[in-house]
Amino acid sequence: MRSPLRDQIRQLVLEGLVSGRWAPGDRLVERRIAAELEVSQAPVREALRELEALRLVESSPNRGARVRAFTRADLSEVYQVRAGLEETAARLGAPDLEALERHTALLHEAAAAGSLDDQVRHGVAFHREIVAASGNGLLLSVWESLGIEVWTHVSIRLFRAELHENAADHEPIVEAFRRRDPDVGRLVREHILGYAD
Amino acid sequence: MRSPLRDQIRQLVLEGLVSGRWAPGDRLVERRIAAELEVSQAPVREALRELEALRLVESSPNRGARVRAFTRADLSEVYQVRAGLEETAARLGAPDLEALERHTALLHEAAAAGSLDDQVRHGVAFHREIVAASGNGLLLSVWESLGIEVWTHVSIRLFRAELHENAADHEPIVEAFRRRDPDVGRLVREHILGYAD
DNA sequence: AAACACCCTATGATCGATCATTGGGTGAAT
DNA sequence: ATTCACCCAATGATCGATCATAGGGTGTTT
Repeated sequence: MRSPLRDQIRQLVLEGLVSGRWAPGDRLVERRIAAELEVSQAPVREALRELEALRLVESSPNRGARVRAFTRADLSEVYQVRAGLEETAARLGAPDLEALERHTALLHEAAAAGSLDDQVRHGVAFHREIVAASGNGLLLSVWESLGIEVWTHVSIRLFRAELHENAADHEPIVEAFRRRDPDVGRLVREHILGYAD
Repeated sequence: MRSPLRDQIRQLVLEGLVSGRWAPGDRLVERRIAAELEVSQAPVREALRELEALRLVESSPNRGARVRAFTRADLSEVYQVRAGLEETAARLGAPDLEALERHTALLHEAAAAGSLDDQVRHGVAFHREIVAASGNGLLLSVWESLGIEVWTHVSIRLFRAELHENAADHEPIVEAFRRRDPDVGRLVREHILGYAD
């Protein structure tokens, strides 16, 4: 298991970001957070650095950390990188078709039930499966470091972004994998770039 | 400017890794490094975490950090991801042709002079230019986080890897960018994957 | 009033010390 | 000899305190 305290703190701050407790531009003062959680400054500091690596907060020396001012341009950069990574993944390996179908079905259900969180979750899981199936652990870790799920939540909150993920969009991809279409990479890429509008 | 002490320490440890002072599997004991550099444990710890993010060291809770045992498989994963990122970059933007030619010329010179370090440096700079020209800052930062230059040095040391970067390989790419070949992305990708053998 | 130097507070950066875990060593029980 | 419980040193994780910097406020000079 990883270092519990630091991870716990990171998780809490993360939830604060997703829930909107902290808005873009807000300062994240190490000592205040430490005091609130009744821990010392050190693990908070480490947690903030991890969030910085996820590009959710930004900081400069001696001036502390603050919530990044996300823009649509940021979002579009994320989608471009993500599209490239998933295209690479799709070329490298064939995902488990049953897993993809399972995620698609759950996405359908979540959409029917109107559960936003579940739609995000299963939509992300669908794509994660493709990346994981590449067999390239580095690729997966880079993809995960993009923090797709958090970015999706944040952008829904800030930009009132539509939730593009809809189950029907995913079926052509599953079919392309099924028939081992060599063009599946391009298909995946275009699918993702379609979200970026 | 970034936090000097932590960055300084990271740089020193990095040099120790590249120079072979520490070999794969060696432990990186926070207090020993701190004592040697006459700083406290805290900034060393932060520096090690950054190196962990670069996947140069690995650590587990309460068990400390050690130099990763790089394998050829790791290297191949890096090349695959890198190839995908640079393909994406090449599609997104057109690099400054003069800059590319400058790097190619310097690569030639370094090869003629037999300077390994300079060959690595200019070879990496050539590719970095392509990524930077994409205009996607995230893409650049992800690419940089792969630590290509360090990996190249390390793999030369550990695997006695050949230095594949040779200036002639780069000219077709420059030409493809010059004629705005829509296939330049594929070309770049294949160029990089050619290194991976 | 404007410009400027100074001081003061908040806070990040760093430190030295302590807490807590891991892994190895030791010796008794079998 | 093997197994296992226990102890201990090394060291990572965390803490509380101190150092150093950035920015804002204040008063003085012009």
